[in-house]
Amino acid sequence: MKRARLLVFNAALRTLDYRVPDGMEVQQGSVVVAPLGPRQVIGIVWDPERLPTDEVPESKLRPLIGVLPVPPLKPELMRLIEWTADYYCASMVSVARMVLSSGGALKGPATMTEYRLSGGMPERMTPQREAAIEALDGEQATIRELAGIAGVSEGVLRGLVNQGVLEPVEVDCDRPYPRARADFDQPELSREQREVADRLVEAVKAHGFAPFLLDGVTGSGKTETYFEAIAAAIAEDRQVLVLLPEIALTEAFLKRFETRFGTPPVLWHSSLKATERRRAWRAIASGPKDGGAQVVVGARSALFLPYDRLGLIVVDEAHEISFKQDDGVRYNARDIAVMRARFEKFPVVLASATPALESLTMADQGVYEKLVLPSRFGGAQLPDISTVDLTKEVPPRQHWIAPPLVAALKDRLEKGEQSLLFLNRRGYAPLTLCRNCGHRFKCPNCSAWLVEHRLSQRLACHHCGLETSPPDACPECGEADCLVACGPGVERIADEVAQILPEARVAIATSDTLNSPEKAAEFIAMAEAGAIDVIVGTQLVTKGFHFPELTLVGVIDADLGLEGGDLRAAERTYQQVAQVAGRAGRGAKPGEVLIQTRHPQAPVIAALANGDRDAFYEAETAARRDAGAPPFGRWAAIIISSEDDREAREAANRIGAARPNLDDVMILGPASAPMALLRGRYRYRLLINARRSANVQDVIRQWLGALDFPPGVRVSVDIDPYSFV
DNA sequence: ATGAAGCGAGGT
DNA sequence: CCTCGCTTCATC
Repeated sequence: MKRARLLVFNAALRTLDYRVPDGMEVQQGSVVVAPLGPRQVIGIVWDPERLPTDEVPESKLRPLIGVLPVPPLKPELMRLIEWTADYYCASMVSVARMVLSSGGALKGPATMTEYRLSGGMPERMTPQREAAIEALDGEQATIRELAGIAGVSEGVLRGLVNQGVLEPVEVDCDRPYPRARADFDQPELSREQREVADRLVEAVKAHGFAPFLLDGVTGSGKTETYFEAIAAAIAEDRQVLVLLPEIALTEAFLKRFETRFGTPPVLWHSSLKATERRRAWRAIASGPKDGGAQVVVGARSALFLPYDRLGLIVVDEAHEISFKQDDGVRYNARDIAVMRARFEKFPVVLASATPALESLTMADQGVYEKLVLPSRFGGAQLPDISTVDLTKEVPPRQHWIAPPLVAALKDRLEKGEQSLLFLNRRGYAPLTLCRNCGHRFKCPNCSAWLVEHRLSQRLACHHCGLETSPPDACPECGEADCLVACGPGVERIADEVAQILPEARVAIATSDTLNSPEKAAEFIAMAEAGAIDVIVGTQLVTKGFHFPELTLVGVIDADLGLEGGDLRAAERTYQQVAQVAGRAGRGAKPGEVLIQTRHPQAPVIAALANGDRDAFYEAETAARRDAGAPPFGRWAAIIISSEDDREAREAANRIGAARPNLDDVMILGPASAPMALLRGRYRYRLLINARRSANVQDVIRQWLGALDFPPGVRVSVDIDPYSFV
């Protein structure tokens, strides 16, 4: 009797054995349907050696119901699922779900009925029928489309279907993708770019694991360089995945891609509709030929898809923290990309102007091959960066733009050049209070203030999505018209610019204003056409955009990211400011950057102002070494949450009481998490700092494995955490 | 996860 | 003796 061990898609069960009925073909990686009690579940046939469980007698085995019409998962992808679950202390089921992330695709090809002329004639001819038969010669489409083509009603065509004049044809709903062409438009590359591109192309053709750190200053033309590697992979009939940190970025990227390869890539992100998702998933699984997916551009979730023949992964803006998933399986797509390349034996390129210290260290140790683009493309110069000391250059009351930045903005407007003001705060004001009683508007579900959005007339919580209308009177003291906005958001900065420069055309660029591909495209077109004088934006504008007329960048508050004691605060500030500074002077005209700060002497700010990247990385390396932080030590977090505060606290205390006592592992907490209340759940946290000698994952697994918790309590483990909320 | 079975408390 | 709500158990 043939047995199959399944990884079943049920969080509590994980592993069950089944009988393979006679005549059913299964192999490791097959996606199957199995009976589970009165219901059915999806499962993946797994190697029993790698998925041990208690032996079950044959008499208890039930037969599998069927095999789903998708290619079996490849062994390399199954190893990646195992590795990811193991490394991030997650269940294999939750990782496998990310692989089979299109329910529709698992059912196989979805078909629809199209019609075409059969050659027959109707028994009774009418003028409409005659016109339709005339117009539809050689056409094949749905009834609705044919009605449009022929200019007759659908009823006329239904009549022709009944008469057998139109015959039905079943077609696959998922149309093939147009071919990308490796040689569609070959660009002029600089000598530096050519050298790097040649090395990448060589690695793609070698079909072996090869991790690269592509370290190029902003505006150095990293994209064109790795496009050559993509072209090589296309020519070799291998698939390529390009990971981008933000969907908002893809608009500009897609344009460049289409110019280079003659067709847009296949897109993958969380807001695809079910049909788009199914089409992309099937195209990815069916391989690079015959209308399958050649190049996929996606968000981090694209990393787990079952590519048929992946030959290259590019992680663009690889330092971006949005590659770290902060719920469910808390993985870092940048690191898993490298693991996938290792398992499947192909090159992976981490591209960034401001690499994460971890990546830079790997390159310095020779684990990653470092490719450097030291100068800007086309002779453009890096911008001139200076600081504005806010303790000396004080903006007027209720204003946030200091006099030197005001003067610079005026200067650019007179010259007809563009400016960009960066503030990483959406909305109008981060805090609203009552001038009469001091009441502060707080989210009922989260430990956070409600942020006023004046454009949409809302008070919004940026953590749980709660939105309310601003009340006319204070809910606490009843005083009318008493609300005061405290502090600036981008909307308020835009107001301030409008006040200082009434004739300037100001645009706000945030996830609120550029929330669809169309709006992003419109914004880019306007900025490129010179229809915008001042852009006020959040981190959304720190990367990817290339506006040749943009010559001034103002950072409203460089100190913002340094508050709060986050372990990566300095690095994030450096990256954000360096990236946004990189938007200036990308064309023929030189750029200038003004950084407003209250701490011009702080090491990060000084390094930015001096353009001394090495000094920053050296200081950061020393700080991390002292703190035992990555890459010199490991951090992990255990987050305990429940809708009931007491229940969460008790669970956290029980975990704390059961803490292991080890020489190379330090455990802090439990303590209230910085976001003590998030989406209606009370949260407690333990932080774990381990030396590299310790196996943190094993320690945590043993520690938590011995405990169990009430149903409402969630305990989640975050390995290498980025967010410290 | 999710339903079935087991079990004590309280009601008819 | 039945019903309700809750805990425990099994699912290959």
